[in-house]
Amino acid sequence: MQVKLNTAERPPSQALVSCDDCPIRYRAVCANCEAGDLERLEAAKYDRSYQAGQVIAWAGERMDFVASLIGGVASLTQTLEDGRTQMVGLLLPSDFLGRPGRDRASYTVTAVTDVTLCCFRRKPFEAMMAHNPRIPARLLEMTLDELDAAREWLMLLGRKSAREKIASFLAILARREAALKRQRPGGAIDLTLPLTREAMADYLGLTLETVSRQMSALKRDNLIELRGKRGVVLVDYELLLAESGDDEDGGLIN
Amino acid sequence: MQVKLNTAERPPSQALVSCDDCPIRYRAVCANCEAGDLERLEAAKYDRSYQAGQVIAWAGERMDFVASLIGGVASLTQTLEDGRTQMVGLLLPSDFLGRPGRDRASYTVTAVTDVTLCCFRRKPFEAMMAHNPRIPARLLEMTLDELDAAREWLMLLGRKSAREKIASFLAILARREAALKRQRPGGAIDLTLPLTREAMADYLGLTLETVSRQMSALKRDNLIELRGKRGVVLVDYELLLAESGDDEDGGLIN
DNA sequence: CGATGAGTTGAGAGCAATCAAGATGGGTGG
DNA sequence: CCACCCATCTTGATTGCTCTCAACTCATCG
Repeated sequence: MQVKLNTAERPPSQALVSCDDCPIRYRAVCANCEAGDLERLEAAKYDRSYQAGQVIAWAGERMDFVASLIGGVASLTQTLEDGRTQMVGLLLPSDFLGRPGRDRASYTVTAVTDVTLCCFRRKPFEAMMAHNPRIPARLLEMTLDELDAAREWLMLLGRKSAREKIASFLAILARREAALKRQRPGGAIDLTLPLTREAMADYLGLTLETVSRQMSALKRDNLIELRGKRGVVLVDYELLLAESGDDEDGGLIN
Repeated sequence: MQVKLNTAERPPSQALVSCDDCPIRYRAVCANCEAGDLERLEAAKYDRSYQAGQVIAWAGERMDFVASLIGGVASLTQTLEDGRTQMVGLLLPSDFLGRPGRDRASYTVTAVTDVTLCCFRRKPFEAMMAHNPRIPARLLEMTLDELDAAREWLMLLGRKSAREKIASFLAILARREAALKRQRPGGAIDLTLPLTREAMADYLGLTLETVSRQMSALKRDNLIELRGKRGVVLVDYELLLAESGDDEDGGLIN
């Protein structure tokens, strides 16, 4: 991990990316906004960066901003008093962070990779929501999608075997990769895991040893190949999907 | 179970309950609406009833209406091809059923007890949403709450032991019971379980035998008393909470 | 009074967790 | 440039929790 300047603790900086060439322009909360709306958003926004591993917000602490994730991957985690940890959200580019109408973080938010956020102070953002119905409408759409994803996740945690959990996880990553390239997933796919084995374990409700063992088992069965610690080649997407326990190809992202 | 007329297959009936004395008036999707808004909603709504055990909608099938749950309890379930079932939602009075912008049910919806719905055909409802920002705003609020509940559920399924799952479930029911009476849960509490052992198992990611065993274990340890099949007395709410694994009292419902 | 559905209890098997060594490999400093 | 170091990952042995299969109880209803 290279050493970088920690920009998170600098005072809010001027936006680095303008809305015009924002990579998540058409998927984020602002997706439905028009030129005039964007001007107002642009005036209020500011960027923040975090290094991999840094905590963006602690559960229970005050959080005075909401944000769109521009780049990188962040996780939401919950921890029981004895230390057991469960990931309850995985934020990817275009995902929204924070809850309008609530001033405290409900979960610990951690930068899993280096992360860039497009931030708004909470109060002004809520004011913009009240005046511009396009924002709450889009936020509703995104929240409903997240709820669907959470429900798929409930099935995974409640009923799938360790092997099925790993296969499902890899399939989800592949689908997302394909969605970015606007393709259907199929055949051989190269992936770079954004998560450590431990983070995968927290996502899947397993221990890191079990994650490691099941990855090895999938390799032995020629369903995947491992390239160093983070690289994975899915030899055959369809075959992997058959191992995931799902009855069909999970809904493609539109 | 008494035999009742199956009203679900009758053509849409005139509303039985008027908005004025609707028991969920201030918690449902229409909570923020004013007199004028209610008139329009009232004109479009119709009631439907289902018996305990009846399926309200099958996953993947067309669903031409959305609805508020007026009375009773309904479940959302997902099933893998080999029959494994996981409950992914538990709908209680005031909860919203259906997703605007989607014409197919994503999950199988089942009446767990006898159920009454306040229905709207989907298209007219979407039109009302577009014209009246109070409805999408309230729906967003409700969806965010559901997402929070789903995330608590992820922790339960991913990291809790069978005993902790049962204790958590009973604590959730107690909290909800108390919220209706606008009290804090505490001391001894009488509950009537809305779910069978099997439904509890599907909720908690367990088998019905394990649910039964853990209920018996909690009884042996004098944390609960059983009154027939459905009755449970929580001897001491605080003690039960300590068995649930959570670090603190789950957020009280406002 | 048998039939039925829901719930309880027991015995045994299996899968993932736990405890415990090693292996790997990317990054650093000599 | 090489050797070392540390975090990360892998693998092994064992334990223990939950599932599975099976028998039995209980209340309800025709």
